[in-house]
Amino acid sequence: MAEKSAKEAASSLDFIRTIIEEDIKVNKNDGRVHTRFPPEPNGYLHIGHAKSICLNFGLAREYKGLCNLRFDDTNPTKEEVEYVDSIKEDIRWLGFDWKDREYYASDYFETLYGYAIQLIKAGKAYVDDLSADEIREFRGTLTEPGKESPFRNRSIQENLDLFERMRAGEFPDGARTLRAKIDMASGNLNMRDPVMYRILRASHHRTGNDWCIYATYDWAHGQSDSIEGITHSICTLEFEGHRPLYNWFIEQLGIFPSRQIEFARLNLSYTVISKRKLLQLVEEGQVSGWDDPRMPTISGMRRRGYTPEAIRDFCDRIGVAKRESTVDIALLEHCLREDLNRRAQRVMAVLRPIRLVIDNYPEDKLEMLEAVNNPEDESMGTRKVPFSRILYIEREDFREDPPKKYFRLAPGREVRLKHAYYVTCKNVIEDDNTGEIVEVHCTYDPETRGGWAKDGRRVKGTLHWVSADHAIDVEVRLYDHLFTLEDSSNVTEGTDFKDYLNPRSLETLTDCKMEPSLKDAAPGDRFQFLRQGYFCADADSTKEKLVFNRTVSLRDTWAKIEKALKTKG
RNA sequence: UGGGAAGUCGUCCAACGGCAGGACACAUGACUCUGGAUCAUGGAAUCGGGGUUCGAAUCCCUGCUUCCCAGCCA
Repeated sequence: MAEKSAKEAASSLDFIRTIIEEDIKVNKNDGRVHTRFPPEPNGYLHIGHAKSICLNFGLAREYKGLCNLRFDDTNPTKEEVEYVDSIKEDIRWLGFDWKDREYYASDYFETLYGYAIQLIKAGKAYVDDLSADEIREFRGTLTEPGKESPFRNRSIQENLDLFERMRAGEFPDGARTLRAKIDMASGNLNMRDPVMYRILRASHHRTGNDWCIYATYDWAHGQSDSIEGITHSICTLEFEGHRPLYNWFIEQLGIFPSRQIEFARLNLSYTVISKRKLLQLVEEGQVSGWDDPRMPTISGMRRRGYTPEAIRDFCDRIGVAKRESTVDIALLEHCLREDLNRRAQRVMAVLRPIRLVIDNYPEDKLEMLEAVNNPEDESMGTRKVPFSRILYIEREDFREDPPKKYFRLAPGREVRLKHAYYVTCKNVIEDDNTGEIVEVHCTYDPETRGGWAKDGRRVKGTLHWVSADHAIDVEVRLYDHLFTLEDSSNVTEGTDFKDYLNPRSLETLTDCKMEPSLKDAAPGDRFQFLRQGYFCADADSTKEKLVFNRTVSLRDTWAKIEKALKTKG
């Protein structure tokens, strides 16, 4: 049995785990597995990063290896400590721990500088005086080879001198670069003498003004991996073309050979996953911030009410491959519902209230009815919910003229009030001017206390409700997909991704009524509002008024039926 | 027209020369004090064309499509 499951597991390894197991088998790197998660602190982490985090930390866990956290902080013009802090918080929240292995590419600036001198001495790097524009012109195009810079063949001595003076700040920003001397005719543009250092006078969040030259990604990343002894350096597909350069630097330097492996980044339907685009939404005020509950950021999802377990489960389920793909956001929502269904306490809240008066229920009577907290988990116990003559029910749970298959309340209909009694609708009161229904009148059957009829008669509908006198007023924010476009890479010519922002992605309901047991809910507390969805108390809550985010709705079979009925005519 | 990579149900991932399988989504039914959950059932795919082979999603050839690369971003 165990053998079989091991076999099954072995037969469904993704390509990265296949590589790792082969490496372990031949005892490469002494069988060591050491990965790293290398964010640039220039924005908040998103669900795409979660995929990478789960992969890198997960691999380390599975193969009894290590995973470092390394900030790729080589561009001081874009990076900030705010981002460093948020990234650490998000990784921890997701459930991963890098222990004391918190590194920064900036930790290696001095080592990198030494490596650069080593390359210059080997005649493999040179100081170039060409401007950015000139470098571009000299690079050639996709189909034509580039031209060598006139400064390419300076003497080693001159290069050493110039590079030292670059560091010393003798030249203005952009005046010179250090370039690797490789091949200006390479079909791979990354190999056409890539820039290793640029002169940039910007204050760095960690090194301050110590440096005025900064390593580029290509020069910093692989060497940082090597310095840390990273065995498997996992990155996304767009770096595939950089791999020859990654390997070239390591070979020329003769340092530990980390291996770069590329996988397809995550795309999700009805949203965008790109730090650049997310930053734009934040800066333009299209959302309230990086942690807007509609954002696919880790902080946004946390505020929305997502659990780390659901996110990790999602990352496990989507798998890892080299094919570019767009995962249906419904899978993410499924993982969320599955987790929340297990753990969320059920409560009753009426989002769009309408008064329901039970005419034959004594005016001054109050009953405390017992309600199960979670039918999926008996250990979560029960609570008492106040019941009285005047209640609120959901406006959409009453129809004066019910369509087919509608089995909620309607004139003459009997339904169950969850945990309470059967009630039968007798009449409604309408507003004289607008004709809008303002009150539904019912009678209740005292013999059905608790929701059971002694005579065994059944009702088709069960409604949630709250007692009007005891309800607390809350605000509820309903969220929908941030974008109306399923595939964000599919924007039609001449339009921008922001043209597809969903105008209905946020609906705020300010007149919601909730059972009093929740009055002390704290931000982050999650609940299932019976028959509606999972909700999470928001940080905007005050002592006067709680605010809840709808994390995700419950599956709504009736909505589907109704939609089908409507489209049929 | 250069270099690199990828094409399997609607979507995502498997199958590594031997019955194309799972999950989500969808549909149908059962059950239910949440039209939730749960359970059962069903439809649904190997980019095209050649070839090798007893046998091809898998190997070979060829065509097509898509993605990445011309930052002193990562």
